[in-house]
Amino acid sequence: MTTQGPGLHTHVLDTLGLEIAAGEHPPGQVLRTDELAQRFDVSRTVVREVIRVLESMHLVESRRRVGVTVRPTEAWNVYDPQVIRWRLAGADRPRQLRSLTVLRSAIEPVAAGLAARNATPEQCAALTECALGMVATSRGQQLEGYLEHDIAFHRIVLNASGNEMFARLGDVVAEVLAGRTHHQVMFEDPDPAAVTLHVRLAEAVREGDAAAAERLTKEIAVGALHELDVLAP
Amino acid sequence: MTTQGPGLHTHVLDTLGLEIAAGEHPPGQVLRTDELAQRFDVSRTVVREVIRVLESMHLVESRRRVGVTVRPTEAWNVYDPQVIRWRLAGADRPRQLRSLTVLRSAIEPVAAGLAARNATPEQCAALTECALGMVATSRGQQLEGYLEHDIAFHRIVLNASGNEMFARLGDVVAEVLAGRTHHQVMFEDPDPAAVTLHVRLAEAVREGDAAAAERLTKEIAVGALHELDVLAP
DNA sequence: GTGACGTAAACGTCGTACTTTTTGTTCCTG
DNA sequence: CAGGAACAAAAAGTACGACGTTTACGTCAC
Repeated sequence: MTTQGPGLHTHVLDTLGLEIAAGEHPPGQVLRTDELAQRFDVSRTVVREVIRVLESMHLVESRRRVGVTVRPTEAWNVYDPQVIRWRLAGADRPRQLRSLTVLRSAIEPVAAGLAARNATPEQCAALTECALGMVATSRGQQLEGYLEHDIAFHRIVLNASGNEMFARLGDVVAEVLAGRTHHQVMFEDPDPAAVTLHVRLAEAVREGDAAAAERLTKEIAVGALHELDVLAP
Repeated sequence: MTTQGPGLHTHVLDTLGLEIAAGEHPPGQVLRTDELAQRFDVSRTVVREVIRVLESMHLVESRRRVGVTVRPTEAWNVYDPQVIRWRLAGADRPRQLRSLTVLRSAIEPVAAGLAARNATPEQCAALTECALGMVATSRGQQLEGYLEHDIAFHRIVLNASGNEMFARLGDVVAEVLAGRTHHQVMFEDPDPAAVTLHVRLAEAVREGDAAAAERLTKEIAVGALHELDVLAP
């Protein structure tokens, strides 16, 4: 999935971001704005704006007289959904998917516990609806429909936690779920156990049982990690 | 703390980012590039590059014929250290500090557990050294020195976890610690209990006791949260 | 070998002109 | 009066060319 719409800026940004994330430009390599302008057949104006954005993501660093230097991975803003998307499209998707899933396994249980305490009736209803949707699409190669409900489900939990930082992780989780569904790591049908866990999690949140919500989410997370172990070496 | 060095771009970006984060431009307000160029007495080029960066952080949205619209808080890239810094400087610092501390309380215990398993001897040594530094600066209004060791300590733990996403949270933690030290929320001397917990955590990591490391970090986190409750209404 | 100096390469900034999209208005028609 | 089609203007998007500024690097004298 590339970002969106036309526009020279978007195109150049997406191409360069993808290339850097894929390691086609190793750290330390220098890019010259003039060359880039020539390569993409756009004005230096456009290239400079792209570089500035890449710089704000710490993917590159621009210095006078030297050029635009690609920065090492440790410097990247790996929480930027755009960067995540670029990396998930690239070579080390497995590693990346694992890191992100471990992150989820740390965050989501806590978020679910908070959600059990704070969720509004509307959120509970929406959660149950999503769980039902997951059940309905859990058999018969309806992966796309399942994914949609799965994403919505986790987004609601994170939002219902009432913590802004958790809520904003919804995009990251969405990228992870979409990434593992679209690329490799997925059986033909989702794990039935996972579906059940989601249903029970929705119940736990509705009943305000924080401990159960936390425990169930942990189980979902370890399941996802285990699935990664099996499907991605 | 403003970002760094000179440069028109940096100045305009920092000023605008600060203003938006502070709520001086409520969501929906439109800014015109020409006006901004005039206000800051810079060329439209510079303003456009700034806008592009702000846009990549989802702080604003630029549309033709309408202008640059400020986006609602829910859209912001709140994991961007730059955005965090801007927000911590602004009005709702308490709310922000609480969100971030809850985030830490979810992440750091898990990271510490992993660190206990994965830390290299060098990392263990550095950790102990930091803990000693915290002890040494824990009395007599040496808050700055204490802060420095505290930041280094948590950064090492996050790095030693071996998970990239955790490691990259070091900057966020650094911002939080610096924010609470510099602005309001700190006693004259650090909580002695917290210092002890850090020392014991360093030991637990060195001994590879993951469970203890996780538990101790949790205690540190609840302590920090409690401190927030006491000092920030 | 060392240090001062100069030069050129790359980014940084500017101004202007032109294009493109989008909105709002006007005006015509049914 | 309603509806819609053509039109005009506003603002961002793009391009180009010029000049300023910093700084790596080579040169030359000592």
